[in-house]
Amino acid sequence: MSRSSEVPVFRHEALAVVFKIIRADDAASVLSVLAWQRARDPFADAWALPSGPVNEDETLGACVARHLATKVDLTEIAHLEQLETRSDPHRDPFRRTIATAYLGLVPSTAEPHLPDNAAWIPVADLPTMAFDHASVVASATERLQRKLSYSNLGFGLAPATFTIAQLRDIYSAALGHEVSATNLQRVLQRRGQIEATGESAPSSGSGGRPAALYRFSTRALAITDPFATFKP
Amino acid sequence: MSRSSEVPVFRHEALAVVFKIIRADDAASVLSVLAWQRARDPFADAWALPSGPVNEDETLGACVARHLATKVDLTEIAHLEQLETRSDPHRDPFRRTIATAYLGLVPSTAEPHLPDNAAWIPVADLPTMAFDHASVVASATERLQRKLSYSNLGFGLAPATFTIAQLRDIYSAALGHEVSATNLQRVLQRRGQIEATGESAPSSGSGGRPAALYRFSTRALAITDPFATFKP
DNA sequence: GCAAAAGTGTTAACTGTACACCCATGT
DNA sequence: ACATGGGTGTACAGTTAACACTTTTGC
Repeated sequence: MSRSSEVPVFRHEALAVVFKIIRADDAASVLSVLAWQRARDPFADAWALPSGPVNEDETLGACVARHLATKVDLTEIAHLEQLETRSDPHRDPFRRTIATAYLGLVPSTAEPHLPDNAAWIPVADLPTMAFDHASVVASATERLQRKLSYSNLGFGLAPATFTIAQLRDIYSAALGHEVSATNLQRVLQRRGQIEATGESAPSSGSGGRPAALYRFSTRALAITDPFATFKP
Repeated sequence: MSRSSEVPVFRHEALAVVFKIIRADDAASVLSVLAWQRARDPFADAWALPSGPVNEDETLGACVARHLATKVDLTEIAHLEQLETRSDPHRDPFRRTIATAYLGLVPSTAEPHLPDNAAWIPVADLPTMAFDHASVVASATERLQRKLSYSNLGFGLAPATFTIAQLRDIYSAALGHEVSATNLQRVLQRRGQIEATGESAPSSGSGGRPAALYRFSTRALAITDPFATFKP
């Protein structure tokens, strides 16, 4: 067995792709990702995902949560899951670093106080990003969009209670295309993902029937459509 | 910025869950995983997945391929994809090691020469396994089963050409339940995954209509059933 | 009453499962 | 001819998309 001194060791960091649906000025909602602008090389002025080194006695998952809490004051994370690990020897031009990316979701109602150099950036038009972060965001987006289709992952982006119209805007922003409120309600209700609270949303002011409020039955990941073809 | 000496570094290894469908004596096929029996502590005598440290200038994916090729003489890998990264500080009782697991598939016809202490072990009844390897195998199995349902991943387990009955046995072993040959053929053909070669399999000797030979149209991963609910 | 927004009913297309039936070969 | 295994036709059930229609509110 090799002596420990012979075995190479690596810097290892955790990387967070945190999504949140942001309401733009024109009342359209947009899928956005948390990023901060780098001050120095490498990739000075480029935008980067929140990240940080793993401690000696800490899980990668704990590491992500810790860095998000301390560096961008983000504690209202509804869901966090591991995405993938990037290991290209030259992804960091200064020093080799292996990075494990996580996917995090923040409800659209949360308004964490961000430091000055951090912001929510629309995924649709990302600025120049540091390292391989642009492709990590792409991976995360794909994962989110798939998982919205076969699981109850919407709970991570939605407020505690919501109208179907609000939920439609959230799904529409996350998926990047129009979603029918009618069918959204029917599908999610049949799958048992959402249930009516019995209350109604306050009047919108401009007339129209008041909307019923719904909630997600479970605010933890559940695969509601296992999609097992060739079932027994 | 912290000086490099302040940043903790870690041993990092790649871990392979390599699956192959093995034909048991009673003509039943069984999903099996490649493992080897440890000689020394920790976990002496327990079975372990193939693994090994990452080199200084090597990708994790390359590392898996290299270890499989050199240590168990396995080069006929039809598919290899990253699974997940395990980072529990105490998963290795001797020294902290972060491990990134990969899922590999070997066609049922391949017969690589394994070293004496390595073997194909039926996933259905695993022996005592070292480290967290049992749960990694469980993860990999789940991933395989799901992915067989919505992608053409079967190509990784199937020979270059095969009859529908052979393919049914493969799917049946991998999924762990009976699969109807009739419906398997129809579904895979409708999705464009498989196509007839035009040739027939040699007679089985016991009579019966000779089976047509099929092949996978593409031997690279393709999502054939994207399963996007809420489509545009 | 009328406009606006929410929610329901109905239909059509598609997909997968089950099962009966026909086809090609060896003995 | 007949047994044996391979392949096809057809019917049924479940799911989703599309769209017309009804309900409930503010003005």
